[in-house]
Amino acid sequence: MPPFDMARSMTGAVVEVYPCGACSVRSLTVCGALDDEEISRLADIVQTQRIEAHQTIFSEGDPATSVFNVTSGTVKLYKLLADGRRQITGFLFGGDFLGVSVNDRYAYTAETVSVTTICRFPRRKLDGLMEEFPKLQRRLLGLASTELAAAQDQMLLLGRKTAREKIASFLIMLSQRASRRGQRDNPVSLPMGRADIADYLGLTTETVSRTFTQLKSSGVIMLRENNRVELGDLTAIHEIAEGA
Amino acid sequence: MPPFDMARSMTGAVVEVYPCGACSVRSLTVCGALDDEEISRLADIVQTQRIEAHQTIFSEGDPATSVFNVTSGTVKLYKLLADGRRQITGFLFGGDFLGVSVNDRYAYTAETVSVTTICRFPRRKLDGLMEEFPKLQRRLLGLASTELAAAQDQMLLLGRKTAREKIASFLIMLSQRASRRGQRDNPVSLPMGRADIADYLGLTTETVSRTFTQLKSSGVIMLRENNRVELGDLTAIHEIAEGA
DNA sequence: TCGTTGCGTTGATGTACATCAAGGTAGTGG
DNA sequence: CCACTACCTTGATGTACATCAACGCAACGA
Repeated sequence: MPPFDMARSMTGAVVEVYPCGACSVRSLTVCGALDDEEISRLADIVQTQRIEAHQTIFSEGDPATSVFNVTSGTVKLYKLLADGRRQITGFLFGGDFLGVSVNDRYAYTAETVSVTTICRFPRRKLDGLMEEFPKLQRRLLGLASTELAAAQDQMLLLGRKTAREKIASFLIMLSQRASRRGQRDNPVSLPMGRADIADYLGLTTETVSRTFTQLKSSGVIMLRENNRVELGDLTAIHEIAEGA
Repeated sequence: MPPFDMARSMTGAVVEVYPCGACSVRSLTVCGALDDEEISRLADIVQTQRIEAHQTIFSEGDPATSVFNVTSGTVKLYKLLADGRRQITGFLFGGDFLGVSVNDRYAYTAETVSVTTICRFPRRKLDGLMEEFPKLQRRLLGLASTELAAAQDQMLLLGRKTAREKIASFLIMLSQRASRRGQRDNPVSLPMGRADIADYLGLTTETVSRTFTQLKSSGVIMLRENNRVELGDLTAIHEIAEGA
């Protein structure tokens, strides 16, 4: 399904693309907690935006005035060290939530990887709705718990896995998340470049590239056009990812 | 990596150490959200336990029947790979919360590092109280957000920092958390061994040891008895930690 | 059409940290 | 007091990945 291409606008302009009722990722995200009546209240405070690739949504340290929901496209979150070293802490796809902050400042920078549509909720107003609909809050707590578990998996990956294991884990993660969104899970699409993959896995672009070709040579994956990767031997890939 | 004993089980006896009203870390934790009246409701469902060092509180994959609050001592959380490689995803001290899970299974193993006291809340009953006291839920969401931010910092550390920067960051973290608990922040106490530090920072014990002696030689820290580290030049340590 | 640019791949070399190995030291129990 | 053990430190060597460098190739615009 080629979603939402009715949204033609300049970068970041506000466009009411479709009502929440027709949102294809609603069930996956925070909105899935609410019934139609309540969704309409949420719709009252939301702005839907289309954002071009490689645009910054917000930067680390900015006042956290909004929270967001990705409805389509890909977003990366990252943190920087003083000398420019970068760690991507997550990739977000349709249905993912971002912008929850601790001390009213964003803890990371969010940047689009491809053309993306997002729903923007003013933080203050969303807080109000959370007051009114406790199940909204509960839903957010659930999402936060899920993210926390993912973060711990990523720590295991970054601290203890080899390059080969990291790439295998990465492919599995992309495959599983695609299927959760109802997309094909096998030829996995890589919307991000090698540099982004490297900064997500704690590697360099060269090592990422070499590891892909090595996995290709071993026959467990095939590199297709349009940055797609076909997972040939899924069992083998899982074993590699788990260090077996 | 030397194998370690996973076969031990929790032997902590149930002990009602003191009432919640007198809890020294109450303001730091989930209980800080509630007034005395509400705390007494919480106290009704809580069990306080004293647990010896090096005991498993729960294991990855166990049914998540309880959530816990550390009131004193130190706990480590970790995940394992098939071949025994280990990543410690966090150290917990007085005031920290653990056991929130996604799919009713714990996502990691929790083990005491030193003698520890914890409050155990049956998950079902706590869920009931959350229903009743929405601010309890909000508090948990706040704690989860804070943890998430810490997890992202740790990803930056694991993926992009050098051994030297990792150790410096670790010392700063311990110092800041001690001060948050109202303890001295300068001679930092290290309740955990080198192996645990290594598995937390994605290093080996040898590298941890060498890096400590190197920082000592550079004059920025001093190693004291009882596994204490004095931070001599705090500015320098911060600069090292940030990669400046 | 052809230069230019950005990105991915591949090769040669370097290095930070791991691994392997051997003491040193403190706590414990006989 | 001394063996025993667990843990930490230090040294020698190895290696997975980084760094430095070159080149291929597709997209793009002049």
